[in-house]
Amino acid sequence: MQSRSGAPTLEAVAKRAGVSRATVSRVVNGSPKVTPDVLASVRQAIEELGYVPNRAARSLASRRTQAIALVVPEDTAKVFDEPYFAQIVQGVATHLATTDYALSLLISSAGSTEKTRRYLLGGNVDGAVVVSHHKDDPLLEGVAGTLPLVFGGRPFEPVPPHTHYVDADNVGGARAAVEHLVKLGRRRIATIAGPADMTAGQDRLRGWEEALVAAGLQADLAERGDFSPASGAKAMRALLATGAPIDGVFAANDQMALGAYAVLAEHDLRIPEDVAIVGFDDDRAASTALPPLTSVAQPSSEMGAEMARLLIQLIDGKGSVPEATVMPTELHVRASSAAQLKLSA
Amino acid sequence: MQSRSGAPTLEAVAKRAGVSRATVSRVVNGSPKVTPDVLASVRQAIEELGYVPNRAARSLASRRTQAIALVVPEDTAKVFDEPYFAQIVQGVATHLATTDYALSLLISSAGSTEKTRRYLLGGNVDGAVVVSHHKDDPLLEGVAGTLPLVFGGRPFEPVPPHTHYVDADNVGGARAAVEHLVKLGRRRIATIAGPADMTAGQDRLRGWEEALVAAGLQADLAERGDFSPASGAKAMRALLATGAPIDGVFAANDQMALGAYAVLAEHDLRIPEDVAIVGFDDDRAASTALPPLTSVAQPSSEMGAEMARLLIQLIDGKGSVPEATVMPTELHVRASSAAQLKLSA
DNA sequence: TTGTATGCGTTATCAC
DNA sequence: GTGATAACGCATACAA
Repeated sequence: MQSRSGAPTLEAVAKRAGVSRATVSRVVNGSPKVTPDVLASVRQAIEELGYVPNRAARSLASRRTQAIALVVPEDTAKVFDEPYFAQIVQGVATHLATTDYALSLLISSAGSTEKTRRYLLGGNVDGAVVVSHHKDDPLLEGVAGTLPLVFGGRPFEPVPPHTHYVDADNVGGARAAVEHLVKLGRRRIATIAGPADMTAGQDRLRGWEEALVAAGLQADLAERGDFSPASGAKAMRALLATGAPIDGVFAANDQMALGAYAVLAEHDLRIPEDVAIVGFDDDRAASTALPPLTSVAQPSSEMGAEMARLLIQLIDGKGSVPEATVMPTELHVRASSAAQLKLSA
Repeated sequence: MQSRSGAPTLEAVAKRAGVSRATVSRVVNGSPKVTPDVLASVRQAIEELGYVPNRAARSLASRRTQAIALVVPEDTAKVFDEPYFAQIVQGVATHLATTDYALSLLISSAGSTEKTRRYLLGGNVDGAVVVSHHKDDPLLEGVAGTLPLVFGGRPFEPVPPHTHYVDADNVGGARAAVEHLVKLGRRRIATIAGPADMTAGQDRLRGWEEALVAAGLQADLAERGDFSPASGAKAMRALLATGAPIDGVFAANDQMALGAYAVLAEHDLRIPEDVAIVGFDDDRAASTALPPLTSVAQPSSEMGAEMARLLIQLIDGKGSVPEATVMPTELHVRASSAAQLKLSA
């Protein structure tokens, strides 16, 4: 009885309630122009029959799909390893659960961009949230401008007009992290930066620099990594190899910070006594590390929810939607950063 | 031109190719009964127009949605923190990308189970992959038996007939972990077990027990956690409080193992010299821990892919589908486990 | 406010 | 092999 073949239709409800299909449709779609008693009887019929509107039919007739796509690139090993992405997905999905939009998850591998484009352009969704698109990504050619889009993370310059995105305050977060180290008395603060081809990497590097300049300190100790633990270790090694008396490190993410942990241990440098460290993302790994890692937390799942919310606003065309939404970060102080011991050297 | 309103239809293709809609439909659906030249001209017309079939219309007419749902419970904070779930999602999505099924991600919160059921029963999808369903979950009442389903993880007993699921070899993995500790010379091997209401927790505990019994060792040192680091720490504390001379620990997941790290440090117990530890899942955190954590890896994303594959087989009704699919685990040995130093005591 | 009629883009059932 | 034509289940002008 519940099977697809036997599912009750709008017509069945209409018959049972003694009204026309149009009226039932109005009730289902919450039209205000329905007499209370009619509304009641229709609702009852719906209830009794366990009627559920057929999405395909509705979509076909209304030319709206009531679905949005979430597009993530397939560097998925990388992608889903980052709790950040998983949380974005979670935020989007959870928000959508409160609406009647369905979520279609698209993994776009390098080879399937054409397929993804067709999907997006084929009228399968009313809009899309695009997470971590690459520089010069061909994926969105033709899509932007045709389909409402919201990006996760600031896109690369030049940002096309009317590009909507949600991002964390990477610059501010990085600045706060470094200011924290400065207040602790650290003076030679290095950074393990993120990749140059990701705006998050660029912005966190900038925050580090701004804070040092503002404090009248030198901003010359920087090495780039690719957000992986191994790259963090490599960068730390390079920094130590310069021979500079480093007493503080700001890593652009926690994974690289943890990679640095191992290298510092090899060099018999204690955390935080000799070198204080601050990471970014507030990974789960940050709190279980020894010592627990101070980190800049970004509200990933809230960001996902916000992207979904904005996209729906865009789709509904109600009011104006801000093009840039920057969410605040929060410094979580743990044992990896502490005031410097005044042991002199 | 590419916008939803102006998308080329089947009819447009038919007109341009000088054939009927029916023929175009046959071409699109790969029917064998189409003359080569007709086929060619239709294909060309499709190409030239950039035609993409409308999913809703197709679904309405064919009574198939070409979409499957991925249902995850909303303990999402917990859920998406576990890389395991993120990887399952990734595996399912990636496999689906190679088919022409779309993926609909459903987060089922406690309050929305009814909504989720309606979605599943409303003919929106052809089947569903259900991850981490709870014991006595009301979600699936009526769904099972109506819609093809594949579970992630062994469901609780009694397993209803014809329940398909994919799981890791939790018992075998745990056994391997403990056998490894035994080979290392450890004799008092405790376990930090998972929750009793999750089959993974049950199975890993059983593996621990089996291995100890097989080795002629006592299996009496067990404490349960809930897979969180804090619970792991608590369990470790409780184990140490027994006063037993523990020299090995098998934790049912890496997070709890890392929680135990901190407690062992507090007690001045060295890893692996005094206590060797093995975890489960092979989290990213396992390799960056100090010392790196030996862990049992399960092929999470492959499991996701397998679930999708089985589900599609089930939907297509081709051949018989195995009800239980158990994927092998692999022990990744790292520094947290090593041969016991023969320093005597 | 409610009902009638038509169309949404495909698939599927027929004849041809 | 190919082409009409009737569903598919719902939304929506339009009429009442």
